[in-house]
Amino acid sequence: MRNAFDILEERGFLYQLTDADGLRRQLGEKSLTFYVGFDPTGNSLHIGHLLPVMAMRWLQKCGHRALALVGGGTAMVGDPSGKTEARPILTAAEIDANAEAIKGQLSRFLDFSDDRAELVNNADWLRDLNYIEFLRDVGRHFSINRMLAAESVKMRLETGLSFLEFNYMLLQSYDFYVLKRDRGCDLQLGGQDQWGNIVAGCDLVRRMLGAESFGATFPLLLKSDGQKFGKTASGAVWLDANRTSPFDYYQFWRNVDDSEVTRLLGFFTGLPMDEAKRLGALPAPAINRAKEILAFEATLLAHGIEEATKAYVAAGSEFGFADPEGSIETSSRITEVQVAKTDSDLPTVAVPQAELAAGLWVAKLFVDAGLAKSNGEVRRLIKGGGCYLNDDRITDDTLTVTLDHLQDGQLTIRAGKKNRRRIVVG
RNA sequence: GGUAGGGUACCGAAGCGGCCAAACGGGGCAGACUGUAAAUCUGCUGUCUCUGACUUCAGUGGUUCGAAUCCACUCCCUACCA
Repeated sequence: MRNAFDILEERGFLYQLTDADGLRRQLGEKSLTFYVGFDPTGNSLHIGHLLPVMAMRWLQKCGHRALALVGGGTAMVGDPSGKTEARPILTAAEIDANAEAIKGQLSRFLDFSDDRAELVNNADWLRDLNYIEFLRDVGRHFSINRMLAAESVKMRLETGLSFLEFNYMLLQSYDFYVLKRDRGCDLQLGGQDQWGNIVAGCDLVRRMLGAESFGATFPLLLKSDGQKFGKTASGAVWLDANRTSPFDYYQFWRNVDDSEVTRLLGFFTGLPMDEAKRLGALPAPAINRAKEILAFEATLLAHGIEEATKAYVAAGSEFGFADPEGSIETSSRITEVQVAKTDSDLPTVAVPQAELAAGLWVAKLFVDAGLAKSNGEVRRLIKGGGCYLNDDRITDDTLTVTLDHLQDGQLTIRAGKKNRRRIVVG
């Protein structure tokens, strides 16, 4: 088996490391336990969380043990890292529910069986913490001078930060200490904005346990133009199928920039890296096949082969397939999909027969189908020429849709090129 | 606790009694062009029963024919001082 370190490095997961050589050696010699923290303020992960998850996946595949830490205890303490504002305060019950939901999503990517991965909640050791003892045992190891020098703190110093937030570093370090002490966790991973906290954690482990430990960060994922990655019109791209449908999820990946394809294949699919490079380097129109593969593989991981297939076929029948002959070689299971004679499978919305019979205002139809947020938005879209009914552009915003518009018992409506819904009567 | 400066739409930021649903930039959406790409150009971007009506400029109350703009109090933020 290859060294997990080499895999992560080759795929671009590693940004900063406390001790590259040491970590590589350890990962090659034995099964390490590592942890990544997740913020349980929401009940679903989104694409922004996915990079760490994929890294965990590789590490686990190489025989290492994953700990997903949810910050149930720290959730009410703002993190000064990055520009984040103070977080909303949640009740213990909400946090537990969120943690459970997050675990469900993680289990699509990670194997939680046989203790190969574990979900831990830092509320278990933070809630009963005694302030005086904490100060005495932990606080004494932290130098204010050094903390003030940290980039993340400096930045916040300009706008101000509270003592509470300032303590975040101690709490996170303490997490690492507890995980090292109780579960033999040797490695903490996080986003590059976590670097300061991670290093502090390694320090604390050394000081309190006299033990060696490692830290690493992931690169911040940006689009090539410097924009945040993983946001679209409707906000974040979620892993929860109820918030972002598998079709939309697929479409998100299908529509990435040409220049990102290789990197994204490396991060978000399991394809061998040399294949990722080959696909990402395909010239002009063939690059679209690489994007199909990226979208298919990413959807496969998040929603399973069935949904991935459906999304791929639906998108392909709408927009065309990039490589119907399958002439571009790939190890992806996308080649198993029979493209030719499958029915399109667009997101479908049912409208009661009676409503259509009575005549349904287009604006309402679009809003009901989830293609627009308000009637006004539909009007605007129509004015701008972005609304279609059965592939005819709608020019009249007072149009009433009736049974007469049905074609083969259904309607297709479209907002822009890429947002389509099928309307069935029911 | 004192003094000063702030809180404006998704974000940043103008406006400082009527011409303000609110400049400008970013973001987003749509159209053209394309490869379901990028770049570029154009339009849109509070809600609605949409050539008009309604609700917004931290909150509450007031002054005024009329307030995002003036006054009072409250809440929150920032800086300096304690």
